[in-house]
Parts: sequence; C-alpha cells; structure tokens
Amino acid sequence: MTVRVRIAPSPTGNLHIGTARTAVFNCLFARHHQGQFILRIEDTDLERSRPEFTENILEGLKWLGLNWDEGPFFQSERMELYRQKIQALLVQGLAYRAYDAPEELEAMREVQKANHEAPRYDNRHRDLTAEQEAAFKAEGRKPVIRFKIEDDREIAWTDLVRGKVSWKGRDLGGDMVIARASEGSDIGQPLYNFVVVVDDIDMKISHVIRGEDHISNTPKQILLYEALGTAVPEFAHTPLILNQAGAKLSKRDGVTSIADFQAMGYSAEALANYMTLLGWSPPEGVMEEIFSLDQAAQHFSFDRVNKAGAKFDWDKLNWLNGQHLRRLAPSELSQQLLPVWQAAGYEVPDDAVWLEGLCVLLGQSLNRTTEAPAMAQTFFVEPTFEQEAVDHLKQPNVGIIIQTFEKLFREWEKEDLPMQEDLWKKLEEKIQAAIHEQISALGVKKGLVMKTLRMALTGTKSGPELVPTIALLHAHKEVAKRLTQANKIIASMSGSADT
RNA sequence: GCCCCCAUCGUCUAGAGGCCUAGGACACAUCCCUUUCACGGAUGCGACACGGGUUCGAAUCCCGUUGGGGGUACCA
Repeated sequence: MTVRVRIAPSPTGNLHIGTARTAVFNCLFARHHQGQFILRIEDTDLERSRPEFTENILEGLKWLGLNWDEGPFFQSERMELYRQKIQALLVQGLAYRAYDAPEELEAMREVQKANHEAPRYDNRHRDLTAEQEAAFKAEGRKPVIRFKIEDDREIAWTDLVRGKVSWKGRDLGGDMVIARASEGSDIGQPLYNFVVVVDDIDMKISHVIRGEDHISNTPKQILLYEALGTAVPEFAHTPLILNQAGAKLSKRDGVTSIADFQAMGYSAEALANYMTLLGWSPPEGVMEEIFSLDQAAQHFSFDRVNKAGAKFDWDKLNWLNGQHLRRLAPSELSQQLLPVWQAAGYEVPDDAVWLEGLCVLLGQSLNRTTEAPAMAQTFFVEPTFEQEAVDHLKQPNVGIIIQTFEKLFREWEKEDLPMQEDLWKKLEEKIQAAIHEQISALGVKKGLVMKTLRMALTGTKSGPELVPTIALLHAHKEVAKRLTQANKIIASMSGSADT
C-alpha cells in the first residue's frame, strides 16, 4: 500500500507549533515509507480565514524543511465537490434538512443541561412530513443539513498510537450538521467534519495523522466514510504539546508561532528536532537525540510515539539549538551570523577568513543567533568602559602592562598577516608566547596581565576567550589603537586624582 | 455535567512480566578545564500517583480510586 498523508492547517492564524509538530510527524511518516505528503488548506470558514495566514503557513512549513509533494489544495475551491456529495447523501436519505432556529436549539440545550444530560440534538427534524417542511419554509426558516447518526451504533478503530478506541453513537451529540443554513433548496457552506472526509477520500489519504484533540471527531468521520461508501483510513492521534500548566498550548501562551521562534534566533533544524522529541523518542543505541529530519525519518514509527501530552520546555530547546549551532561548519555559521550582525547595524568587514575566525570563537558559547550581536559587539564597536574596568585600570602596574603591549602590537602591525590555513592558531600561539614572556619580564601575575588586557581592549570584565579575541582584533589593527586609548584614560584619571 | 484519552525523576523520555539496585537527555548542585562568562569533561540530586487483584515474580497485565488533559458548535 502506498502511504499518503496530509497536513491540513486552517488559515485562521499563523503557523502554530502544534500544527507544525503534526506536520513533522506526517512528513516523517511519509518519508519513512516513501509515501506522499500532501498540503491542504482548510479554509471553509470564510469569516476567519485570511490569505496572509495561508502565506505564513506555507512559508513556515518551507522554512522547517517540511516540503510537501502535492498541493497546496484549497477547500474553498472545492465547494462543488462537497455539494455534490451532500446532495448524494440527501438523495440516499442519509442526511436531511433541519429547520430549527438557533434559539430553539439553545433552549433545548438549556433543558438538557438542567437535567445533567449531555447537550445533544434530539433529531427532532429527522422525519419531517412534506407539510411540516413546507410550513417551515413558508415561515422563511433557513435549513441546515444534518447527517443521521444512530444512537445504537458502536464505532471503533485501532489507533496507531493508542490502540483500540471505541465510541457509542449516542455520545456523538445527535445528527450532525454537515452544511450551514442556506436559502430554500440550496446547500449551505459545508462544515469541517464533512469536507475533511470528502477530501481525504478524494486525495486517497491512507493515514490520518493529527493531534489528540481530534479523537472525538474520528467516530463521526468514520460514519461519514461508511455513508460515502469508502474504506476507512488508518488513524494516528498524537499527544498534544502542553504549556507550563499542563493545558493545550495556545496562542495565549505567548510565543507559539513558528515565525516567532524564527525571529528569536532558533534554527529550523533545531526546532524540528525539538518538536519531534516532544512525543517521539529515537531508538536507543542507533541514534542520539540530536538529529536531522532525514535521520529521524529513517527510524520513525508510531511504536515510539508516546501517548501522554508533553510540556514545552524552553531550556531543552535552547540547549538543542546550541548543539545544532555547534555542529555547523565555520562557513555555515558565518552565513547565519552575517545577516544578524548586519541587521544589528554593524559594519561587517568583507573578510571571510576573519569572519569565520570570529564565528568559531563565538559559536562555542552561542545558543541562539540573536545572541550574536551582543556577543560580538566588542569586535564591531569601539569599547565603552564599565566602572569596574575603569577601577581596574587605576591599579598600579597596569599602566606599564598596557604600554608594553601597545608597543609590541604597534611593531607587529607593521608586518602583514600570513595567509595560511592555521592562521589563527599560529597567531594565538604567538600572542600566548608574548604574554608569557612579558609576565616574567615585568614580574607580574598572569591574572593581572589577562585582566588588564581584557579590560583595556574590551572595556568589560567578561567575554569570549581572550587570546583569540586579541588575535581577531589584531588582524584588523585594533589592538595597539585600543591600548593607546586605554592609556589616555589612565593618564586623565591620575591627573585628576593628584589635584 | 456527559463522553473519550492519559498517568515513570522538576521537564522530555527508555522500559512489551524476571535483564530494574528503574537507563538516558534537559534543568539543578559540586568539582575539573579556564583571566572571566559560556562551551566541554566528571560526579551527584532526583520518579514507577494510590489501592486492590493475576503471577513463583509486576513500572510492565486486569479492576477500581485519584489526578491531569481533550471534546462536547450552523469553528477547524
């Protein structure tokens, strides 16, 4: 059997992480079985659907690498098909027109509620006589179309995630509305549960993979498959992504749209990896938990999908994103960070070697690309001196250290940097050697030298590893210049301190 | 209320009746590396919701309780 699955988002909001995770499972399953992954936009709710959300959903899926094989299909363009199918059900007597007014349905539910009964339609218009129908029409009532659901039906399926799930017809809420109200003998806007089934049949979907929140739709849909005379597909209901409180993650929980994660500096690979891990676990021994979609697809199966909901955890996402970042080659990382720095307003020199050197240095302590501007500031902007740095520079012995290195680097700047493979390594060794030499020459502690250089060059007490930092700064002749500047600050301070 | 689903460290999870003194990852703590913050390495802390069965033996199977979640539309 060929596997055909689909993701069917509704364009009533931006691509949500829950929808994206369902897309991940669908895509993984399709790839594992060399099947087809279909994208269908469920825009039957004309009121709430917006083209910009469709755009956002398409972009988000592409960004995540969840490429679909067919589509996007739009339900709004397929109304004729749905109406035909509804007409057929009407003709077969499996569906009928119901003329209840909203207030009447409301009143009915009030009574049920008062009696501690489940709210349900009591099928009161199921067997209307021609006279009754004519009377309702004469009143100007607009009918909906309801699909008959027998109370004594038992509906069961074997869910790929949950095993056997069963339902009783009477718990389905009575005959269900499949088309909204409309004038006379027209067929109104068809509704979700119906169009899903028509489309899944038409698109020959073999496996319906969706969130657990759709479990209660499944028995209704199974009845519809039967009515339409088609075999029922396999179902897999995946656990939901939960918020900190353990409830279904919703827009109200803050950051939930894929575009937001992207803007926060998370990579598509890491996000896809994390979403997969929220419910699926890689087989032990074959795979670690840091993986690409391709790797996951190789081993994906519903046997390894958990049944319980999974709370979303920022700590783990951050860690995972850092891991993915650290696995990038310097050139790849550089490609990612360059636009971030440019967007931050930095004038990034056109020097690929230097840029890659910088990326290697910063990449090891980077979790998200959005952290890169703050982390790289010292390389693009003249330092401003923190109070702590100023205080440090006041100390005795500091001036002589700065002057010594200033002179040293002034000399070095006269030479060109050798363009060689291990340029940075060689430069770092050279700086390291010079530092050690000066430590013994000046008779000071290493800690003092290192601290002094850091404060004088960057104006702060913490930052990336110092020696590589110096190497990078030196490559653009920034070291001697900055030391001169630091010296001036010391001079001005001692001047005012004496008076 | 009614129906359905679920239940292992704080979090994500491994676990298919004996390989379990319950494994891994994140987080947390301590130490190492280190001028610093990170990264990295090591160690530690830490869970089978509860009660009954079944069995020689239960985290695993059954029943119940409790707790959590989802659904209950002329939304999707």
